Amino acid sequence: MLDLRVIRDDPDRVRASQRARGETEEVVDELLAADESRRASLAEFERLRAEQKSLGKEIPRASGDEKQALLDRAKDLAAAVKAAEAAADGAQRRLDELAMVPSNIIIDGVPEGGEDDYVVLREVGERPDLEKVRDHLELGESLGAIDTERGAKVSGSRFYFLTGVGAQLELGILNLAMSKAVEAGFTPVITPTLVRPEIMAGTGFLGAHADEIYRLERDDLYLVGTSEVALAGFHADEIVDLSDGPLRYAGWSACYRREAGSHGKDTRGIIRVHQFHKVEMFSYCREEDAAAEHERLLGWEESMLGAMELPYRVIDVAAGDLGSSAARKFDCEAWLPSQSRWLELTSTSNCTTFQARRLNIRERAEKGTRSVGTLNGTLGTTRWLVAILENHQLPDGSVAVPQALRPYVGGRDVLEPVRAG
RNA sequence: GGAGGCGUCGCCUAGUCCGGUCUAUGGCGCCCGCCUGCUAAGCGGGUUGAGGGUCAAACCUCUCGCGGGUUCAAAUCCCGCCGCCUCCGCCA
Repeated sequence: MLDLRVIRDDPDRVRASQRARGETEEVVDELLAADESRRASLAEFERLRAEQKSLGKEIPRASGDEKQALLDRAKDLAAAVKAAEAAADGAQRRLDELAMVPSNIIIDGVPEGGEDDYVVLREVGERPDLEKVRDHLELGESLGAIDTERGAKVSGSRFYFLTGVGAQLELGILNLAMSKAVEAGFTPVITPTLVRPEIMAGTGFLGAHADEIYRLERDDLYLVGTSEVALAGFHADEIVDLSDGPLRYAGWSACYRREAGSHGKDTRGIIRVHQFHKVEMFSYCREEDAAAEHERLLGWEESMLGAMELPYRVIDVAAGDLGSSAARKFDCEAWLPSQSRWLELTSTSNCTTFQARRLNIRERAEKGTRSVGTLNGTLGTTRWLVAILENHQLPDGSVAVPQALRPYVGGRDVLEPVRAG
């Protein structure tokens, strides 16, 4: 949700942002009109209500015919107040509905266009030079690490078991991510993965992404696709204190995604699955600090990718490919040798005050309160296994373990196939 | 699943039975000022949030968990919901 004052004071900025995203511009004028009519109907209601209240005070003091006359007038007035209130409520609701339509205003410098219009900021590390490339599933199966056949038997397609070193590596990635986060001052959090509709809506996931989300109809709860949802809801309806700097949380959770629109895409292995684990960074900070905080989150992501010894590139995601909440988004993509392409491993979004406004998260300001900025970024997921296995594979089908992960696999520096590959 | 209790402006709390004087009491904490070698104590004032309005103010409206209802009038009466607590049952 955008700040109405921005829409009133600088509608052209909102129009330009909508245009860059390839989204509707007309909503700006509809919003301005709805705001106008809300204020008019509200003023009318408040005028009548004030009159009703002062009349109400005279009644207990009056008596006889005079009192009866006052009662008659008050009764008429009560009906008028009720009608005016209904009109004002209706206008408010119309405005609230419209206010949910525009996406966050993009930050200057975000590339225009769609999915393919990203800008590559940098490429880090060496892509491996492999004669024979095995993909992550082939490697994972031979190491006894990944079992998608039994995953499908038990739960269906896009489910999997991680076994043996697979389970250990996943725990290693996540634990390492958590340790790094705590070291950097984040508060570690294990979050709920079922959330109420208001929280899901507040984070902006019920709009264009609604099909992606599992819903438990009987209980009116949603399964989260990322702990960002729970961490954003953590301080909902609160006034937080940012005087000692940003509030930083590292969430650990299972993540659930329906992958409704991706039939036939990445069906092999564990690249695109219905359930995985993730460590997510989440920051609450002052609006003016958000851009710098975004760079810091990106820095922590890159440090984690470095620890995994992975070749990756950083892209500045184009406006049309941002989620509705994000004003800017950087993705880190690791090299995927089996497909000779880049694979998204992390994504960090600066949501400025967009989420906080919906979730009613504020801080004290010189005068009153104001919405805070929220940001999120990935520090490790199950998917990282894919890049780790493929980039560190050796000619004989074994896999070298990055230094930082060795403690999690019993100190081993190489993982050997458990049966003929 | 069943029974009961509770939810008031940061925290605690008065008010709810019996509707109007609630423009919500008092304490703690916090902020400003006074007093005072310093500190403490004492004294005075301020201290929920949102919206409207205004150059700014004044001022107005809403806000007693949330949403409805009754009434000229609701913290107070009625209904529904949510949350927390206690007990019982069931299950891990």
